[in-house]
Amino acid sequence: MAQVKNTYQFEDLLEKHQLKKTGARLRVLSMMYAKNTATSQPDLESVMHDIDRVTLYRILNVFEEKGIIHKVFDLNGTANYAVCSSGCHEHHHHDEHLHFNCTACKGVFCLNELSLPAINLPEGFQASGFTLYASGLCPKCNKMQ
Amino acid sequence: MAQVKNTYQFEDLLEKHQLKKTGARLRVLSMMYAKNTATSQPDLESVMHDIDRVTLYRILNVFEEKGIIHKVFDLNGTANYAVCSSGCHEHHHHDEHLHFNCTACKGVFCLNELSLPAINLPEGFQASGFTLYASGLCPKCNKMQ
DNA sequence: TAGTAAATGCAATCGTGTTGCATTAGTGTT
DNA sequence: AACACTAATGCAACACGATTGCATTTACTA
Repeated sequence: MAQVKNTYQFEDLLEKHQLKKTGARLRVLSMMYAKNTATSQPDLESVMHDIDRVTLYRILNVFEEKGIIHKVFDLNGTANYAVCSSGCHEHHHHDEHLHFNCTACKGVFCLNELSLPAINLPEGFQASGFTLYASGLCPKCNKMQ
Repeated sequence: MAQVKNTYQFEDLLEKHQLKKTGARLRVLSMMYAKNTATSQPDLESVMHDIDRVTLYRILNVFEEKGIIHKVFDLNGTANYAVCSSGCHEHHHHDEHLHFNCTACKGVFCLNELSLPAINLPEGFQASGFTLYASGLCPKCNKMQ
């Protein structure tokens, strides 16, 4: 679900993470918080023509490092980013929820409300993180069928 | 677990899917069936220098279409391919098992023996497939720690 | 064994990700 | 308010996997 925030809250968020409050970062934040799907770098580029690709790339990277957003790959293997739930901290993500890839609109949905069931790994494997991907039709595309 | 097959069985496999029995395809099959980890295109290239990159790319694609192998992305978003379990058919994969990404050796393991617990999606979402990714240390790298 | 369609090799292109470096813009201080 | 300092940005360039078009070769079939 999209989380509505205003500019002041985004500035606070940047300050909290010791990041300078630049226009590019505020715009990226407001776009990502306004959507309920994950955003790829091409998505950002197509909207923010005036911001350099590399800048967007670095903004996404630093946001991920700081635990503001998390990375998730779509069906094509391209990185998508979504705002983290409150449980995320620097270098310690809690993105162990379900990522839904819509095969029609290509949207990537983070279904935070679902938690993963416990998984027992075979002997020897030691897991540090889990991600569950589902692919299919999102509610909107499902209706259009 | 690696599935041991001989050349005749690979030829049968190709014939079953109406694919011509070429040297390149047989070599790719024998390499993939011999391993218990998924194989990326770079992996294949580094071993089979005499086969063109594009040929390998097309072989992997046609194998995936026919349901012989399935695609899985590693932590970097690069495609890896692993032989399908017997339940796979053309355009209808049953790769709903656990994919384990080793953060040390970068190996991608398909743990077929684990089946996923049932997942209840929110209203409106209609899933056609699930994939569970885990990242951490594989048995070999775990021992080396 | 000759003909045909499929498979391959080569050249080239695209898109995402990545680094280095010069320039610009935030931020804290006087 | 001007300054200094560091972080952030823009630009150029590159790395590399993925992808297409086309000419050539190879595998199958009649």
